[in-house]
Amino acid sequence: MDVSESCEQQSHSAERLRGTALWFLGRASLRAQHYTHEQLAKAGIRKWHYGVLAVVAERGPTTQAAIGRRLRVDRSDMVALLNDLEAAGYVHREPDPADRRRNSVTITAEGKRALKEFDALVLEAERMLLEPLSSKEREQLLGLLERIVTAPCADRTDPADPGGLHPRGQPKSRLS
Amino acid sequence: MDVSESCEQQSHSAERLRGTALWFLGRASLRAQHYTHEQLAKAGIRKWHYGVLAVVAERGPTTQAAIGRRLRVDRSDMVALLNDLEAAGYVHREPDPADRRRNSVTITAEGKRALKEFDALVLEAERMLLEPLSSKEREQLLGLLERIVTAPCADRTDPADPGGLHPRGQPKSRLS
DNA sequence: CATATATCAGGTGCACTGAAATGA
DNA sequence: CTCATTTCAGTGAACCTGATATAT
Repeated sequence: MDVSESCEQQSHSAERLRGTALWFLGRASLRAQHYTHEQLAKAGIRKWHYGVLAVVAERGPTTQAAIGRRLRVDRSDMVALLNDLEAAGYVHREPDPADRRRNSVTITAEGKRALKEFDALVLEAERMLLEPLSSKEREQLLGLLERIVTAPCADRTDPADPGGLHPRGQPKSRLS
Repeated sequence: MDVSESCEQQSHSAERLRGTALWFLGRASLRAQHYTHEQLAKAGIRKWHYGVLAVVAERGPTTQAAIGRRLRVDRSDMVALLNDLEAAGYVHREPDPADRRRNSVTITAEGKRALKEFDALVLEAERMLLEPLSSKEREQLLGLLERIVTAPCADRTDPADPGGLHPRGQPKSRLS
């Protein structure tokens, strides 16, 4: 019975989702997360532990809010992350005498040592991820991705918030 | 070799995490997720609702496992996703007479209508994401990402599993 | 017997929200 | 008073594991 529904756009594109940048970005990112997760798990940490530790190492003593802004990690999550890092002896928190709302976060000697180990693990993850690309292509990819992530938020409701994206939103109208 | 500070690499690179493909991919993907989430929220669905509906529309009646394999969505989550879609009247599940383990999933007329609306929303998200790139650059990006996601899994423990990535792993040694 | 399907129960990391307490 | 910082409590979606019942 080949009714061949007229309103059906007959398989002009094999898949809608596949073939979109949305889809590929999600997949590529997931793969990247897997590699980094897998590598950093060897050291017993997660990616944001690494990120925070790296920022603290590079920036010198900072506040939690500053780290969070730089990495775009939520303030709430920063608390737990720093609790972990402090418990492991990688960083040290103490109230900032100049502004007693703040915590001054410092990397410890043990933290510096560990960071080198973590660096190697992340580098390996990066290597695995980019293996299929030549070094020229890697630069291309980096450049294109940078353009996307540094572009102002393409959101008609709230023009220009370079980088920071939007809240989770409320709706849940038709499903679930 | 000099003792002292020689083992400290003093800020030769501004940031470790930023500047890596890992970081940029994560950021770009997050931005893509935000756009799609924001768009599809207007229709009250989430991205995997869209993905599943699209596959069902294109593939005709299929089984849940087949959809899951195609989209790399977990079998467990497929159940909930299809519950939502069925409750919304977009798809219809019925036991496959030929193999009674299976559910035959079919898109409804209402589902087809809705899918067109969702297509437009996703297209808009894609447009917002890729706005900063020229059409040539968009192709470049797509090509590079495709190379990455279709590459065999670069994992020395389990060579070659093109696409499917690895389990969550157990460890939790030093932190948390 | 082994395999595949659908389902359920749960766990974890991540990105968020809202509210509280504190202090500038 | 407003504003920023830290903290806590909790939500939601995505990703994952394991077990179960059922049928091939």
